[in-house]
Amino acid sequence: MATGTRRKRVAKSQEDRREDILRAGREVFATTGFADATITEIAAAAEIGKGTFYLYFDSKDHLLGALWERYVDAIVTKTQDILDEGADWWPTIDRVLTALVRHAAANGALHRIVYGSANAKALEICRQANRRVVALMCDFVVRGAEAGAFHAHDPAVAFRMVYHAADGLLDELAFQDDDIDADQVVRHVLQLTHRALGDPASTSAS
Amino acid sequence: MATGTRRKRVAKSQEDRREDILRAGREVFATTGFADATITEIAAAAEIGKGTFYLYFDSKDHLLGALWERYVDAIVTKTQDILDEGADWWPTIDRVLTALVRHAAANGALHRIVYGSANAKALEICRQANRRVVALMCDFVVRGAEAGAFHAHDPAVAFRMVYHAADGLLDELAFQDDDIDADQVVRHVLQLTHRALGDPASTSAS
DNA sequence: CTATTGACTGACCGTCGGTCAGTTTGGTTG
DNA sequence: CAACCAAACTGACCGACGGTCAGTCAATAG
Repeated sequence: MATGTRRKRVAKSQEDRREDILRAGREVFATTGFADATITEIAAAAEIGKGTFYLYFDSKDHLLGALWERYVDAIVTKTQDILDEGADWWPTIDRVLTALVRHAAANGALHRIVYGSANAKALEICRQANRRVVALMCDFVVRGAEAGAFHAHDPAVAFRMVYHAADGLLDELAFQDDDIDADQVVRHVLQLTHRALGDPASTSAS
Repeated sequence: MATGTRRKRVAKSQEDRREDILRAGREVFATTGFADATITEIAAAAEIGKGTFYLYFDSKDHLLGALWERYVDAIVTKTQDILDEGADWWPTIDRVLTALVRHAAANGALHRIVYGSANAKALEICRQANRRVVALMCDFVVRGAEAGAFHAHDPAVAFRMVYHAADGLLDELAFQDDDIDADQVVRHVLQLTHRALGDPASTSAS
């Protein structure tokens, strides 16, 4: 092609390099812990020089942010898929929350890194990503409330509280057991959700 | 007195020094932010040498932990007082949660420091302190469930989820507004709690 | 071949947390 | 009173790390 045909001459493409670093980050964070991991160690694991690391990520925080971004991307996609199925209000929210909890439980290691050893800047980057899922669901819940399916003072706030509740519970468990009993958490979260959003059929205990 | 009569000779007593450092910590964390605050800066604000800081606290993390400990101490005392009043189950839990939310809202600055800029080690120290309140209340809720006042699959889990929900909501707000409308948060939290713990009188919305 | 590009490198710099040998303080003792 | 002593205090120092940048080198164009 014309003049600007370069880029792909190096042993690895930029995409591959980035992948290498992301993989190295996951490995090093998991073994050394986020706080104790050094850029030098991550670069070594990715088999690159320290300087190269900074060509792909601004800092260790941003590397963790990128890892989390992928995790959230998967959730957002899954959530959007379920919403698009267009099932009834309650089955839909049940399916979404079940998927969210399962996905979180299946990624306990990443959760432990983010919530257990990340610093403030990294956490903020991760929280930013979380808001995408929450926004998606809040919108859904508000529409459900307008349609008369959900009942709460403020449905969006109610859902956000449920989300925090699930998040907190998963957090707790991520530090107790290596394997979280996702189904049990799902049961707790769904019960809370049904009550929080005023499902008439959920008032009895069991 | 006998041989071992010493201690109180210095310009400041150990207690006063500790107070100085705690006050300096609050100030510096609030202005510089936790992450960017340096020991040297905190020591200067407390008008002591850097070495002296380490005689009173193991690290910046532990200093924040000590600040948070005081905050939690106040909550635990208040909670225990309310429990000791021996009112009925629902009024008691309402009062405790109202006090918790109000106390948190009144300490937005500290919350912002802990949840917004603390690192993992500091957060863990703070979380450890939180567990004291949660344990107190979980015990109460379990007894309430046995007495037939509360209804949920697992009352302790239900309360912990409510606690996480309140915590998360307060977190969100602490970063939006400087002044949180505590009463509004109380309303949301109490509605969620009543529904989560199966208050028959709470199923209607609004 | 030479020229050019840009991905890559690692020695280097500034900063900070934490240490410790030495100094100061002030109560105690004779 | 002075001599003494132990605890409180200090800040120069050390090691480690994050981040930079001048220089290297492989791949391509002409």
